[in-house]
Amino acid sequence: MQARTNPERSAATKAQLIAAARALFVEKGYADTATPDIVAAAGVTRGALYHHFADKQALFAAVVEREAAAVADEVERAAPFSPDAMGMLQTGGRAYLQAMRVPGRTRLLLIDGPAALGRAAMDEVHNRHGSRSLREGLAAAMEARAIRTLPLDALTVQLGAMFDAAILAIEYGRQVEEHMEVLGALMNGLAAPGA
Amino acid sequence: MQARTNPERSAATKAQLIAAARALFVEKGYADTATPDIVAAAGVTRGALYHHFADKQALFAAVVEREAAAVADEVERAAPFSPDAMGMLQTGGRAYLQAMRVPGRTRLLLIDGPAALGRAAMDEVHNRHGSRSLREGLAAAMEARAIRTLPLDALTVQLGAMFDAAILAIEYGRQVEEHMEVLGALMNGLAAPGA
DNA sequence: TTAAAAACATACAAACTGCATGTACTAAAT
DNA sequence: ATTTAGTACATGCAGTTTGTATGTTTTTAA
Repeated sequence: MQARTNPERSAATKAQLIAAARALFVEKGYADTATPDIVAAAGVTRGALYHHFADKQALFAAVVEREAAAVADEVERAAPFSPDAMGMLQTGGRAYLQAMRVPGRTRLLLIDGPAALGRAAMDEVHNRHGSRSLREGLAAAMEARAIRTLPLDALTVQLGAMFDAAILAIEYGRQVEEHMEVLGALMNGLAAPGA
Repeated sequence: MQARTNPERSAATKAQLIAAARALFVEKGYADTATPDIVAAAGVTRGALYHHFADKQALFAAVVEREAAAVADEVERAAPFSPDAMGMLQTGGRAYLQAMRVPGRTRLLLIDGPAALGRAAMDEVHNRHGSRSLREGLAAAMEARAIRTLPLDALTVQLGAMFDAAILAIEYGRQVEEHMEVLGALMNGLAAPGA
């Protein structure tokens, strides 16, 4: 294994570190995962870790960033922009629920992320990836008068929180159907008054 | 300072530890708060801490427990049981928003709590204190046919999540009025179809 | 081919956690 | 009242962990 270019070397070890870290962060949580374990699983030394990342938190941020991007990508792929705003919202919502069922994502994005990186940093990540498509869908639905006009940012935040709560509850053993029914009922409450 | 009974001694130091710990956990977060700092602020030694609490996490759990109980108490005090189910829900919701504005409560109960103690443990705390009154209010409202009939647990969870999201957003600088408007609109969606 | 810079590896110092052991204070018994 | 036992605390220690500083190897540029 020789003659590798420097960007290749960096990308490879960073990828190995992120992959190994993701697995351990998911399994044991951020706080209970030690950097010696991460580098052992990645097959490198702590020197490599601290060469590529400022600290353990920065590595975790990279893991979270990747995960949020993957979720957003899956959602946008399943629910591309369409003139049928309401259908787009429904499809997107279902895709989000589906994407968050990938093991570890709730822990990374909803539990450990806010505590380790701070709520503000997580909001920034969400704005850059996740909630963007939700906000755009809601904006389109308002434009089309399919739902009532409400403050866009606030609505996005609270709807997203409902979805996240449903996801967590389901993951912790609650009935899927019940949460879907409630989700649908509350969404129906958004229907435009005159429609 | 002599002739103090043993239960008095224990209660006093435990109270000092919990108070000092709360302040530091709020200021620096659970992970970045060291037990030497806590005991220094409390005016005791680490020996006392580990005599009364199994570990740092158990002390944090005691802080969280106290805080959740205080929030539940304030809410139930402001919105006692009444035949006017809808009014009770509104008053209770406002009281909850108010109670959560006490500095540190969002960090303790919504951010660090789930990460440090686990989501399951936090749910248990909420069921024992916080969401109990919300669930009872919703049940009464359904009974009175003031809101549509929906799975109670799921509805409680998702409504609670909406409130928490609104609280956090407001704390991080968003407009209060916008979130209140959205909260009201979504709650209106719960109105009984035939009402 | 040599100088540099980048990518790693190793070694170290500081801090923190939990426990084990030791001391003081309270409670109970004689 | 004195001794005994138990509880409440204090001190000291061992094992980890984190971040950095320094050393080595590999790639890049001259």
